[in-house]
Amino acid sequence: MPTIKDIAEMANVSRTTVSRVLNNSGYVSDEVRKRILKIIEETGYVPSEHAKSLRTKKTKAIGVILPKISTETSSRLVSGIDEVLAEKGYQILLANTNLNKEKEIEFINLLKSRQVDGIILTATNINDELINEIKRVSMPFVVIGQEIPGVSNVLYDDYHAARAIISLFIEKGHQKIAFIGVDESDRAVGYWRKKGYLDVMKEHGYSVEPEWVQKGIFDIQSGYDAMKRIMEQSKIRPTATFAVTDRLAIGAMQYLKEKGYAIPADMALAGIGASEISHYVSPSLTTVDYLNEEAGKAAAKLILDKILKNDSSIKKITLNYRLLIRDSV
Amino acid sequence: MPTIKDIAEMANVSRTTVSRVLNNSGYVSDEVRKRILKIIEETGYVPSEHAKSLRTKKTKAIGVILPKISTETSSRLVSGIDEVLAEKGYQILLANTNLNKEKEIEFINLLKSRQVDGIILTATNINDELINEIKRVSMPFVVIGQEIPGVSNVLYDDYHAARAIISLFIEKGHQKIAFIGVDESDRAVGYWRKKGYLDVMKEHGYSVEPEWVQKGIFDIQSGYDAMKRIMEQSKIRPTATFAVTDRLAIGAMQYLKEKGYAIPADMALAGIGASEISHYVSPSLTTVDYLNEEAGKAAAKLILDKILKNDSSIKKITLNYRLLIRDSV
DNA sequence: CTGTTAGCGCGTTCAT
DNA sequence: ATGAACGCGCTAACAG
Repeated sequence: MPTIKDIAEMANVSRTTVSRVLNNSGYVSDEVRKRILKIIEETGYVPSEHAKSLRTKKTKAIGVILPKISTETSSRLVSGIDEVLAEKGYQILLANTNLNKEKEIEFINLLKSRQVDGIILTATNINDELINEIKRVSMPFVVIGQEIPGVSNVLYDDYHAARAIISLFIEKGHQKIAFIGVDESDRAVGYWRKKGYLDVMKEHGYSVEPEWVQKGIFDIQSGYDAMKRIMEQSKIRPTATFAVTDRLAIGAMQYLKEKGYAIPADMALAGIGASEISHYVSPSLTTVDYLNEEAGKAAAKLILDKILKNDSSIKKITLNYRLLIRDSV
Repeated sequence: MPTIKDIAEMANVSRTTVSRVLNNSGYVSDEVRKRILKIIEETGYVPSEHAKSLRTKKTKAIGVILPKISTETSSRLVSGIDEVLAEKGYQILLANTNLNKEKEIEFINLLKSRQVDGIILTATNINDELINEIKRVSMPFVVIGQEIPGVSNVLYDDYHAARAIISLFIEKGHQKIAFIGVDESDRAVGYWRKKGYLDVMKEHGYSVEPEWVQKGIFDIQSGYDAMKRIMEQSKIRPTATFAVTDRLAIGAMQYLKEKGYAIPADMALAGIGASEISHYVSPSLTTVDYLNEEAGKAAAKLILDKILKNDSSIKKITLNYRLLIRDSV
């Protein structure tokens, strides 16, 4: 790999001059410029970003920490982030925690050591250690999906989305509504979506049997298992079920179809996420579209504002959602 | 951000000593080590990877160029790559071409300027410019999905996978088989999968009507459109259709269901990709699982071998596939 | 066991 | 219009 020094020597000029044509700064005669450009072309010389970063303190790279790479949510998010970032010549440095909470902190430091210009974290939980770490890094930081104090957040409206679904069920005449959730350490998905469910039920004066409230993890199988428990254990059988993610809902649907229950006649069903698959199962699944790409774009814009405009304000952006009413209700 | 110099001053030692405790190299008294570590802890100091890279010529980062971020194939691939890379402390620097061929070359240079230790490219086409560019970069390079001469490749067995599907159709008694493909500039998906189809048809002496061979792009809608053309234009109506991707097949399925055709009675259907959705449509779609995660892992291992073991050999790895026979045939 | 020195590749004054 | 000299933060001989 040639360096600026090599190019300078080959062109019989100083490194400074080469640097000038590289950055279009200062004066340099046309003749010399042509000569230098030609040599750069021939050698395939590319200036080292590291050396540059060392001087300029800028890397044009943004660290993106994800809980899981291969999910639709993540890939849409990254796609949105990349779209906005690429426009300004920024790149993504990826970090995948695989749902391991300690890794979130580890990666924040790793990205810091790589001198990224900013970090976007898709959080799955909130804990003090994490909050402290974020405060310590003192660099542009945006959190997606969880409301963490002291930093800019891009949030989904989990509470109201959940309320919207339960309200829809009630509109359709349901009163006995079951719930498949996840652990509440995930405030957004676990806590707020559940609260939306419970609040609406309470406001309407509908009781919630303990067997109706089940918990799974983030996969299809656990949705299946949860629905099985609901159907087998409930003394009063519910007529509708709200699963906090599409995957859980799809799993629940599998169980119901397998056992010969009609959807939505015997059991109405809804999820959240607007996964592609939700569209193509039969019956098609009622769900909420969180517009992940928009979230990614919003986060990227936020971080670019912080970097480019030196905007250090703390913003909370709550995104819109779209209720997609389909055949499962 | 404190530097090694700051830490050294605070600890009343030289930068070298700090560097030693940082890298566990050379001797340093326990007392001094403790003192330094304490200060590092307190200040939240993290050494700059850029400065380090500048010296060591290593970045522990691998550039990954993708044609599109938010597809199942990509995310599985990245997931597999990351799994292997993370184990060795390497990170992914992401570059998304959005199917823009010129960007492939642009990104190769960009990644080069970032001094990544290697590049993994998921190629969608083969052209001389690209081949030349890859040869020029002279750094560990692995291409996934297309057979590019002169570099290590991880390949899917497109030809035989296509053959397997057509053979399956024929086994089930089909003789009039249609085809939905993509442009042949994509050698792997466009050319080889088509060749597999044509060859098997020819070997069995079955004719292929021109209307049976349609072309789409990579989305569901174009699968729908292609199937529409097949059904509306064919003088002799086929009884089975092979679409080169699941998305095309799903689109085709949509059309058939909409028009009231029974699957597989009126028309059998198969795709390639083993997308999650293929499992949950009804009828479930027969498809080929390309084990993208394995491909990602294989590519990552190849590149790590090149980097860590200085292995400069050119390898071609052709992956296995699994035929998933489901209800659509 | 610890410090001094040099240099990685680049951008940036400041001279000329 | 061009170059010399310096320093970004770090590691790696080499001395002691």
